[in-house]
Amino acid sequence: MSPRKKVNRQAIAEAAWQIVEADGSADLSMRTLAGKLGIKAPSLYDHVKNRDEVIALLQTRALEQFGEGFAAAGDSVREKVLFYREWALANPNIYPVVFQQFLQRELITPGLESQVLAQVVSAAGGSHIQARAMWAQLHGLVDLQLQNRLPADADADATWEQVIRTIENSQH
Amino acid sequence: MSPRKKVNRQAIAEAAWQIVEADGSADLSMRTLAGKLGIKAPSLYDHVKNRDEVIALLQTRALEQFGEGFAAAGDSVREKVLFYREWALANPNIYPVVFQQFLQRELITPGLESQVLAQVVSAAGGSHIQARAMWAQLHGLVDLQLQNRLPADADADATWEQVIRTIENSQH
DNA sequence: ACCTGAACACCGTTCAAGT
DNA sequence: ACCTGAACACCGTTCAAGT
Repeated sequence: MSPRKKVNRQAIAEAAWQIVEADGSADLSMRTLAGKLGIKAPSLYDHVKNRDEVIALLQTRALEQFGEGFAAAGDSVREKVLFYREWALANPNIYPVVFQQFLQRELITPGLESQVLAQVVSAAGGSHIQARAMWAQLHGLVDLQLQNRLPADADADATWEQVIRTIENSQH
Repeated sequence: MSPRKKVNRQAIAEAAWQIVEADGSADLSMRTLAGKLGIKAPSLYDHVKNRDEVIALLQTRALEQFGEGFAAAGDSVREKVLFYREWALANPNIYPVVFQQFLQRELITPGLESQVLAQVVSAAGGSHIQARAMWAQLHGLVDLQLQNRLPADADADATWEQVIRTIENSQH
């Protein structure tokens, strides 16, 4: 429970990531986070301004990791879409923290958000409007799936195929 | 602050709706809710099992209101989509409570969810898969907009038009 | 610089007690 | 049946105090 290695912003980000990944962001309290690091909650404030900054650390990490993977995925729309789906479903507790909470824009690495956005635009064929429409569809489907909102008998694969087809068709 | 009319489940739902609408669901505490009704927090538990049940009351109300409006909107895809957009943006604090939180399925009115779903399927032309793809797109775009995730210069109208065109095209 | 215990104003919820 | 005050185990955060 208390490895007590070196407590710094990186260690805090790592511990917070593990807690969220395992139990969801609701279970990320300053006390449990401190406990995982082997210190008491008030000590966290020597490294970090407040809980929002911890969230911002997670958002930065997640945007970086997602951005790298998205860039490394194949060039076709299908491959980009499938990567988006896989990353989101592989990180079901992290996903909402990056893509559904208010982005702490003044706290995350400058340029990181627009860099990821540019990749989405490029994947959508260069049109900003098509990029937003595509992103909305991917984000919406992921969210409905994570929140268990699709009917129990929903064929997820078929719906994703439909989404891919829709996007491909809208590009020419 | 304390009208003290009749405290029952309906009055609780009404007061909770007002609080969420005005300040967001994070500000809906059992204490503020009780205060608005002119009683103390523990008294709420004579009418309601817990906070989750209050959320369920809101989800029921919202599903009913949304469902009625969606049904009453015109028959074309365009009209359905525009209603969805308007309802969501007119109820920015209620929307996430119904469409982004876990649905308390055992607490909301039975059949209500599937009734609304059926309307979406019908609006999408009868195909379940197309309905899910359409819903994902509407939900995703609303969420990105509510969370301020679209670039500052984003032309929202144009993106919605793109979404409408995409859906129309995918139906034949 | 980094950590601590104690404290503050908040939570949801329980419970004994009143009417 | 409906309401209350007091209490419990939680929050985020501050602060004086230690090293």
